[in-house]
Amino acid sequence: MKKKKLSIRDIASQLNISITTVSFILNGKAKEKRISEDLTNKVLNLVKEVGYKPNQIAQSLRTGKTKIIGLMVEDISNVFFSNVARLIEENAHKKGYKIIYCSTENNPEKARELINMFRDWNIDGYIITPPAGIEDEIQSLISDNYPVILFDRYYTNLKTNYVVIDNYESTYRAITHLIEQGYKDIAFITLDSRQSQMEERLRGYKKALADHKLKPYVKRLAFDESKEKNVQQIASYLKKQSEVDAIFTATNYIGTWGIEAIQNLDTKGKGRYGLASFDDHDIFKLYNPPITAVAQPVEEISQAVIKMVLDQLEDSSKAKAVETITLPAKLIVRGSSLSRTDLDVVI
Amino acid sequence: MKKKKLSIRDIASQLNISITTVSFILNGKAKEKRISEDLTNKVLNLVKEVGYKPNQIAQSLRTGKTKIIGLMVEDISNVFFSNVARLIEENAHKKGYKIIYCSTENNPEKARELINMFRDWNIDGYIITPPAGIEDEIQSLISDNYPVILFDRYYTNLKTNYVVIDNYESTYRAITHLIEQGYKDIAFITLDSRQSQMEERLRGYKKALADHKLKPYVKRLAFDESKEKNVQQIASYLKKQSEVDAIFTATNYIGTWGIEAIQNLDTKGKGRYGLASFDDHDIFKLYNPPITAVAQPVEEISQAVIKMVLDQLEDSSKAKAVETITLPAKLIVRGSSLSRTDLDVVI
DNA sequence: GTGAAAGCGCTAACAA
DNA sequence: TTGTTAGCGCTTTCAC
Repeated sequence: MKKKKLSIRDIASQLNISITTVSFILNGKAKEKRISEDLTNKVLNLVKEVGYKPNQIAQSLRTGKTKIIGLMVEDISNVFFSNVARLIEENAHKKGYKIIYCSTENNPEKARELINMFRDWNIDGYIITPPAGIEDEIQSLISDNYPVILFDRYYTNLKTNYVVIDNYESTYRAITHLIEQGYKDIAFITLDSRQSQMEERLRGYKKALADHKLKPYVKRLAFDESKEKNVQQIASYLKKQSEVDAIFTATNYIGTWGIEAIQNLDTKGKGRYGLASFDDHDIFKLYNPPITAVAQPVEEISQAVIKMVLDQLEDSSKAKAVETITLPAKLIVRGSSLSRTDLDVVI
Repeated sequence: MKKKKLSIRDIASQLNISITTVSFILNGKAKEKRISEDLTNKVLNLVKEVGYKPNQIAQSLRTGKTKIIGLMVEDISNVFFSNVARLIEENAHKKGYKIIYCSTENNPEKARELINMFRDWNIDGYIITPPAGIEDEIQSLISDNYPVILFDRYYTNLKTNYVVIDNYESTYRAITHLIEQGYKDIAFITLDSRQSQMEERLRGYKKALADHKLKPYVKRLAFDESKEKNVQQIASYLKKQSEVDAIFTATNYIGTWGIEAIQNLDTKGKGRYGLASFDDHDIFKLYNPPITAVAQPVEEISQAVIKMVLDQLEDSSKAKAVETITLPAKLIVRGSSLSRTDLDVVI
């Protein structure tokens, strides 16, 4: 038999007082409403004793607030995003907010649906890594005065709060590192995407090459293709551009595709590729040789994001000011990017 | 300015009809209530035109249903769980249910909190990979007539619906495979956990060894330890048990720890270890040599789980019957488990 | 200091 | 065939 859920009325009637009083006490307004300490304690005790919990749905209906923040990431199974999600959740929880998270899979249609679902549920705030093409929905959320924080990327043509990392600068440094290690023909493998973070990484790559008068090799992968197809695309690109001696991949999963592509390649007599990738990944540490990566400051990103939302949630005057944060990323040099001669010694 | 949200009243008044009529039409009861097709269409059109969406919160408060299913997995960033989550979500979505998911991190305290939060939100059903120690909470959900489906593991002392794989049989086969490849001293690295799936895997291991009169080497890792500590534990275990020639790890992440441990080891003159793991992982395919794994039938598991919940949700008479499903897993043989002599040829 | 009552937006029994 | 109305459980204004 389903336990009949207790309501505020049960508490009130059990103590022969009105539900108003109970409500005031429960909402910490006992002092303000000058309710006797005696009664306050009696109520609090009974509530604890019988395990009464206010019905959140009713509370939401009444107040219009849900104490829920929606977190939409590109892909929750990507370590970068799942780590950010975990940290954001931890912090939100401390402030009494719940996080409900979901993946857009970079699909604007799916993202739109999710935003709609969140709107239906009247969630209080939004944290989003937006796929291309949902500018209108984001703008509409902002126009409706919802706190919205973008992260990982943003729309250059939209005035929004966002937290990103310095994609340009950190890619520039990674590529420069490869050049310093003696690589001359460095391929940049990326997605065919105009998202800000990808554009910036590409820009950093091009600048580093230009500064050293080297020739760029850019391969853009269709981004709704299967993994297998992409691996094959990389392999055939490398086969065609046979002078390429190093590879930089623009995300961690492209990095894993790259590894797989290279494995399928016949590189006998050619030596192996210098390798580095944006975004760290478990695989990169374990691979032989371990792979150099630009690691994002997950902790700082999460912190910045959650602080922004909570600030806006707690003080709507801040909601008008647009705040943007750009954090530095860190280059973790591992064996894969060392010059070939060094490598032979190292391994 | 926040767009004032439309309510059912706005629709009704705009058409000069009562909100009841609108409600009936919106809930597909137009036919049943014999509302004229004309009016029905007028309402439907207006609703679409102005983009009216019923307030879910109010709907929930009234009906006591949320159309939300809670999915609590051990760790959403583990590929196995994130894949299951994605598939479950897809299927639920087709039936008009939303999934809200979260990770227990195998922490009973966190799991309890999450269950409480879900209860507060009155979600309709529960899908859970339970950590040890929340039997009472699960039982209480069931007593309160909520649909509850466990998966990946279950409590042997609790009569619950669950979907698991045949951990015993599939581990038995994997170990037998290692034996057939000529390995004689096979270590089994697992967590110090009494969860059903771990116990079964261990049992399969022991039986396979017993059938071949081989000596077991079981290493149990403390499961709230840091990764670094565990890696080190494995390394020192292997150093001590120097006769071990093959390793089977009981989960995919233990597998990655194992790899790291071996890399830190000095195995000169010893040849390398035969390797296999429960659960597949991206790393396993890419590693050199690629690592043999017992792959769980993610698709089938998801399908079975979601079917169970929806069945119960849609027909509460089924809620009483306890259903359990055990699916077979698949052994994917890769280079790491081949006999050493074969290997030298293969690679 | 405390309580009565309105109302958040919706569903559905009952009336007409 | 359609409308009136009573709540779902809560917050909060206003009255006493």
